[in-house]
Amino acid sequence: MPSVPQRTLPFDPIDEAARHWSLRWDGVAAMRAVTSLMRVQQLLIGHLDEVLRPHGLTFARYEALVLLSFSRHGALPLGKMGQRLQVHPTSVTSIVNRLEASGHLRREPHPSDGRTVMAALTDVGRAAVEAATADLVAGGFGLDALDEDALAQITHLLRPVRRAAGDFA
Amino acid sequence: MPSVPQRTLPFDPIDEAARHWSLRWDGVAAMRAVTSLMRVQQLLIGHLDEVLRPHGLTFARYEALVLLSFSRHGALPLGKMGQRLQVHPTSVTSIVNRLEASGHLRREPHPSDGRTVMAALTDVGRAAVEAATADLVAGGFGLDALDEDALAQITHLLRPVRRAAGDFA
DNA sequence: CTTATGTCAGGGTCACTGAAATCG
DNA sequence: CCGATTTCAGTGCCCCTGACATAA
Repeated sequence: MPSVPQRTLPFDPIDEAARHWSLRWDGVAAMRAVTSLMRVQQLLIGHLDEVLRPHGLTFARYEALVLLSFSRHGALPLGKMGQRLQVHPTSVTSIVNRLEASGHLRREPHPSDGRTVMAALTDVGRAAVEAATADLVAGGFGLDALDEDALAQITHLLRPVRRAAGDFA
Repeated sequence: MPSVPQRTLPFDPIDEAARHWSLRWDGVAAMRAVTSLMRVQQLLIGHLDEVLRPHGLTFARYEALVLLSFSRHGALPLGKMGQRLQVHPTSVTSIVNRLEASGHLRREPHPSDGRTVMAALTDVGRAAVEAATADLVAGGFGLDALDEDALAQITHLLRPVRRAAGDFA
């Protein structure tokens, strides 16, 4: 968890901000949603990284391993990984560097294209994905406070935002 | 926008991941919600920082200025800012350093407590908040794709997560 | 030659730890 | 002396830009 030395506030800070906001500006509903989304993401990343730390992973690295574990042979070109993970090419290099150093994957040459590099899961990497996922699932991904219906609603409500941004057709 | 050289996928990558996920693990609904939240936050921060860049602000710095503009005299102790913004004390120092360097605020001594430092909005800071907010509102905070009802639902659905994390009572 | 792929160097923001200085 | 507040030094993470080498 984020070790910010703050105590619980007696009121919802977003409600409080919205009260001030509405006195001067438009777009209160959007402001509340954005602030809520940013805060929850902050809470989630704190929870996820805490659960993943014992496995020697960050969330970004865990996502990369999961993606590889979903591929047919546990291996993908780095460029493909960047597209799927929506991550910058240089970030892929960095993430793969660290995962290679920790033994979770290996770089391998592409069988036909000499330009591309494949990232291939190792046995250590496969085991880490399984163990880390078990811990994440057990912790409800930090979203224990929500039931299945609420989770589905959130996913559904956010889909238009991702589509509008061009994530998918 | 995040300048990741990706093209639009013909399918929703989260649907695709969920399909693989459900074959091996539990917690699909939570995994979809978490992935959606992380991705939307990434899109939002990209949009917000892009809008704020011409004003010489990042989203974290903008939030600090807005908080000050909501206070009675446009000034607050740094510690109080950290609590309200849910930000680490050293991050407050860093953010205030940069906002002071850019002329958006001034450090001032606390009238009675010699330990605490006040951050006080300057006229430049006040003007920047107004201008930046106008731009953000005009852009719908990057959530144009959603109507008022959807925005309210998201805010409502995420509230239990923030409460469970101890943000407020 | 042009394009695609990946790497490297470097800068920027923010979070965090640990230590120190100042003041109540 | 103890506790609260802020700052500083250092580390880590991730994103980004730009330049470069290699190969299709």
